[in-house]
Formats: sequence, structure tokens, C-alpha cells
Amino acid sequence: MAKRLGKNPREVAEQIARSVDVAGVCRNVKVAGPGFLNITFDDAFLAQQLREMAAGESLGVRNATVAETVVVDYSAPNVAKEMHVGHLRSTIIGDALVRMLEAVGHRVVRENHIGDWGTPFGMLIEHLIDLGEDGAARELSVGDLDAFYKQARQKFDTSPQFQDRARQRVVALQAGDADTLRLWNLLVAESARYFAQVYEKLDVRLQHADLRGESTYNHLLASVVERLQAANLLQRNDDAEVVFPAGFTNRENQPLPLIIRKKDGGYNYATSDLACVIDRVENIGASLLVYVVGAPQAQHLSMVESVAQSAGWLHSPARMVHVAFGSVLGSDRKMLRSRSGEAVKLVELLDEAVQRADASIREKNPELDAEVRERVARQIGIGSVKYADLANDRVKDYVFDWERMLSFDGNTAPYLQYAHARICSIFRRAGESRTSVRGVVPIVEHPAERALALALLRFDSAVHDALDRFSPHRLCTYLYDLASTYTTFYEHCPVLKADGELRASRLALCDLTARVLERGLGMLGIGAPEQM
RNA sequence: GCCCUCGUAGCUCAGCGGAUAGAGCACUGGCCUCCGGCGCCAGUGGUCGCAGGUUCAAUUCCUGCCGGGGGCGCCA
Repeated sequence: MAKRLGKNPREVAEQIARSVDVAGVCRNVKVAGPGFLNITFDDAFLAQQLREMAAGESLGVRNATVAETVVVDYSAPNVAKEMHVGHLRSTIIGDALVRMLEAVGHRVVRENHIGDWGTPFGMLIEHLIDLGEDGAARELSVGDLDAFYKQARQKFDTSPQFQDRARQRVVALQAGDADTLRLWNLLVAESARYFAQVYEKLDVRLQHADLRGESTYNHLLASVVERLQAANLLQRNDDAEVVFPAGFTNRENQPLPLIIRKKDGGYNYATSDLACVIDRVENIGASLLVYVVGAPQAQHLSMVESVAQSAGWLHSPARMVHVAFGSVLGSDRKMLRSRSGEAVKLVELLDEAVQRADASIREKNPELDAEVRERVARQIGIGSVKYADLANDRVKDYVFDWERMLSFDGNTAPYLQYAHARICSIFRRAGESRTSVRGVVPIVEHPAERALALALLRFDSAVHDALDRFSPHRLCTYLYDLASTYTTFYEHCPVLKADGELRASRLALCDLTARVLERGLGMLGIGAPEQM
């Protein structure tokens, strides 16, 4: 502002401080430092804002200025393969973004782009035949998909006959052979059932109806080629059909192609990604395509985006956003692996989280009855894993550490959940219902009350900040700050020992804090138990 | 070789153009037995990888270098 006016910042600030009329909103406006305006809100104004916030369902969170149709592409496990930590981040971050986007009024379409097509299916189907359909179904339903995949792989690598069968099977699959398709469907269905179990365990929104495997786009691939041809973008290169998006080069500084059709005539994933873009923009009517996939895919996605734009399929306001994320590391700072050096199975990791949470509750609150404890252990265990992931800036790698994520101190799920549970406990003890204090205009006098009031009123901007950058960790940081601020309030401002209006006021602050915590955690896909 | 990304306190992380760079663990020193917890308060600890540049102002933007991770045509 100072630059535009050609004056020094301090002068501008002083002028603003003098001329602005803030009666009823601020107590004073002071210039500080190199040109900051420090404004102190009026207690009564804050109190009024809080009352309004408490009266509404949205807790002050405004809807997005334009409601869009947003497709969120996330999770994307592979059929007949175990889900591992690699899928954890995509699933958790995607789920949080879905919930946040919905919370501000967007129409959100979830898409789980599972890997259900391609050359591995030749060997998988042949292996299924070897096991017999019933045997295979049994094998797949126990959830040990890795074993199934590895057996198939092993045969493929060691037996030329099997390799041959696998190749022929791929041809049959692509040709639409009925029996092959039936077997393929069996594999997909068993895997889908397994995925559903994992998603339920993870408490994530993805459902069967959200599955949109690569095979879904098969019938559109030919038209992608035709349309690229018609747009004059398609070129022959080394017997393959490719598009050269501007600005991409390979090792030798030659233009880097996006391969649309391989020289054997088959399509590959770039083609199906382009078909996806068309489907999402033209059929679903999306204006925002969110891809929650790992950072290594950045170049591929950006090539797809470039081609989609050149072909005229993706144009303003429609756009793609790559919500990239880093890897999960072990305490050795290397990619998290199991003791045997393999990818860590997601289910095993989740089970351990719940088990650890359960042990922790047993120790801290032995009176809690078993049934409640079981439910709460799930919320804390799963919540801890999710929060540990979401609380870090997603583009960075993060270190997976059980102790830290399950700790009741620091920026963790249990800390936030505890703050919430504690408030619920106050109400139980007070013998008041939560809703009974929602009309109260709180008293904002004590510094701790003021700090809490200000923190509560920042909920709206925290949600929108996080969403603007597709960074759930910004919401985490806010919630942690709110919970810490609440803890200070809790220490300094007795609630149940206060009388009359003060007691009602403090109960109202407690209630609103609990609601924001619950809602905020909810947006992250994390539960807020009432006792723990 | 080229491109992307990360490099902030002993450890794990915030902060992404502004005021003396913040948390949590850990460490030190005080309180406290309190509505649900070994809790509260305070303190020690940083040339924000290095070097330039842009700006009134840079941890934040740009360039180069160093270090970690990743990607670079028929797997997805």
C-alpha cells in the first residue's frame, strides 16, 4: 500500500490510524514498528461475535465465494496388491480435503482411481486359474494380497510357459474375452471388498461407488487419440503415437514425448489420464481437478495438464491441481519399511495404532468401560496416525514415530482429543446441557478469556487458509493453537467454581471451543470422543 | 547431465515479504495436589545450508553453489 501511494509505510499507517472510525469494534488503533497497525478489539464486540458464531451451525466458517464442482482423485491402490504406507498419505490427505471442501459448500466428487488394468493382469488371472477360483477367492479374502501377487510374479519370473500364458491372457483381456473378463472381475471384486474394509478401518469417506478404475476409461481411449489427431497434436515417433508438450526435455535435451499409444498398439496411463480429464470436465462438469498423488508424479501430471490444455479440454476456469506429498520415513530417515525390508502393510500399521492407543487408555483411565474404550481406542489410534500425517507440511517427507504421535503432549491428535473430552467432562459435572449455554453472550475480560475468544474467531480464516493451499496442516496448526490457548484458559479461569453469569459465560466459551475442536477434527477425518 | 523438491534450536516440526524467528519433546529453575492426567509458569538453546541479488524491509522472492530425496519415452 505504501508503495502504491509512494509514501513511507509509517506515515500511511499513521494516517489510517487517525482517520478510521472503529467505534464499537476496536478500543484503539495504534501504529507500531515500521508501519503496523495494532488494533485492539472491544471486549463487547468480541463477545457479540462469539455469540453469533455459537448461534450458527457453521461456527463462523463462510462458504466459498463460488461453489465449484471439485473432483478429488486420491488413494488409488492396485487390485490384487496389498495397501501399504504409500497409500496412506494419499488416502488421508485426500479424505481431509474432501471434508474441508464440502464444509465450505463445494460439490465434491470423490474418485478412487484404482489400478485395475494393464499387463500384470495376465499373470494375476493365470495364477487365479492355477489356484482355482474358490481357492483364489479364499486367498484374496484373507487380505494377504501381497502373497497372491508375489506368487504370480514368482511364476512369471521363473516359468517361460507361465509367462506365455500370461501374455496370451493379456491379449484376451484386452480383446474383451468373456471368460477372461469374468475372472478379471473376480479379482477386482475381491480387492474392492478388501479396500472397503481398510477404508472402514481408516474411517475414510471412500465408498464402493467412488471406485473409478482405469478400466472405466478403456472405451474412451480411442476417442482421445482421435481428438488429439484432430487437434493436430499427435505425432509418430519411433513407431509410437505421442504428443510433445512444450518445455519438457529428456536427458539429452531432446523434446520429451507423452506416449499416447505404444508401438505395440496398446494405450498407456497417460492416455487414460487424459480420458479422465475429459470425463471430469465434460461429463462431470468439474472446474477443479485435484490430484492427491506423490511428488514423483509431478512431471507426468504436468505433461498431462499441458496436453489437455493444448487440446482445449482444460480451459479456464477449469484447472488441475497436483496436491503432492512426500514420503513416510522411519526413524533412520529412510523410507519406512518393515523389518524384512518390505513395504509396511497398511492394515498392520492401523491395527498397531489402535492397540497402542488402547494400552494408553487402559493406563490413563482404567475405569472406562470396555465397550467405550474399544471405540475410543479406534478414534485415538487412527486419529493419531492421521493427524501425524496431516500436521506436517505435505510436500515434505515426515518421520513416523509411534511415541510422538500417540503422546498426549504436543501437536498430536490425543492432545486435541483430550482437550475436547475434558470440556465434555466439565459439562457432565456441571449438570448443564451443552446447548443450554449457546445463547449466552460471554464475558471477555481475563487475558486468557480474550486470547481464547480471538482464537475461536479465527476458525473461519484457518479453514480457508488451509483450503487455499490444499494444506490440511494449516488447520492442524490452528487447532493445536486453539487447544493450547484453551488449556491456558482452563488453568487460569475456573469454570465450575465460578458463579452465576461468569460461570455461564465460561461454560459458553468451553462449549464453543469443544464445537470448534470437534468440527475441525471432523474436517480432518478424526473423531472427538467425549471421554477417553 | 537436465528438471523438481527439501535443508529453521540437540530431536520432531511451524512460520513463506514485515516488528526481538515460534511450538512440542529434551535440559535448567520455580510453583502446584487443581473442574480428568507427572500439571502450571519461567529460562537455556538459532550466523533460518552457503554466497550473491531484488526491496525501505528477505527465513520468506530471484540466481549460483553445497548437501539429502525424487524424476527424466513405450510399467502404472
